[in-house]
Amino acid sequence: MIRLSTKGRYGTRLMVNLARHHKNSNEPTILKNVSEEEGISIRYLEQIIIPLKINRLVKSIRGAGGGYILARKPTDIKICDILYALEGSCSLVECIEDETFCEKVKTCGTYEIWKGANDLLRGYFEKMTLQDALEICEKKIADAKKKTKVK
Amino acid sequence: MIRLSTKGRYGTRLMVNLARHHKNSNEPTILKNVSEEEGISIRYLEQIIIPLKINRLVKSIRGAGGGYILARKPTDIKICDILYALEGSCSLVECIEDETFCEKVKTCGTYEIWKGANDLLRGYFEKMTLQDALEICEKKIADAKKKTKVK
DNA sequence: AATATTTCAACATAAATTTATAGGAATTAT
DNA sequence: ATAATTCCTATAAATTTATGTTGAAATATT
Repeated sequence: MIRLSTKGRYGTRLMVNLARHHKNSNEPTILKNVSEEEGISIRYLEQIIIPLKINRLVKSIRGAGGGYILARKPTDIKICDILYALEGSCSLVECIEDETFCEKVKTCGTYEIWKGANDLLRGYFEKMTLQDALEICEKKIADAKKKTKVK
Repeated sequence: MIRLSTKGRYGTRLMVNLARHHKNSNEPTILKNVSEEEGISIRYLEQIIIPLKINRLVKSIRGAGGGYILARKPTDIKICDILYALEGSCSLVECIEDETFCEKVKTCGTYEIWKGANDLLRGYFEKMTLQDALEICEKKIADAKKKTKVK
């Protein structure tokens, strides 16, 4: 499948969640809350957030009253950064980032197909920031609320 | 990872390979040859070609002198058809084709991100046919030959 | 027509990777 | 001290990737 792994999906949701909390308060967000809101187990979130921390997209604060905060402003975090941190790549197929991955690259009848698709995707994820995602998300929720009010 | 599975990758290579043989002769292509040319085990190719047959992208001819042929002209086979046959979908994330996959779709902060990426990809794979892939491939090999001649 | 050969077909299983859960240690605030 | 929280390691479950074994069908050869 052309598929985004759960790491990539959950990790991005985690980041959007942090961004939303961040907007409302400066206190660190605890994974317990993210877990409840997103329906993803704490244990799994703990694993997923490690590469985000290593790649300095979030900062952790240990101990009671601790949690996680974004390391930079949402405008300065690209979705591509998140995916790269989580996957070690932002590519559709490995041969594009790692020429040694497949010896047939030079004659492969499909390399250019994937390359084209990959460039499309990369452009898309390079342009989109966490702030953009946040705005799309807030708008969506606002619209949903409006709808229920009308009822 | 945003990743195309081996099924999708190998299956597409298989189809391009059939298309190339098809051009040079009308005889069925045997998986043994595809296996050697593409460096993919026959056993695995056998598994991969099943959904391609079920979805009527290839036809099988049993017995001595048998093999596989394309069921339609390369101009009439879209890359999207191939991926769809192999993956049961052409989507980046499952929630886009199956709304029941995740109950959070309505409030998910990342759904629109994936939807946008998915539409890009789908458009790309819808437009590209096996014939296009074949031409890219032939050109590439011709260029490679020219290069070695100059040497 | 009988036989051998070639090829696909089907089922089983092994290996690797991804996805997810569990338990407890380390750190900090109260 | 105690409670809250991240951090670390282990491991279980599910899925994807890949190989092996045997059988069935069609064809070529005798």
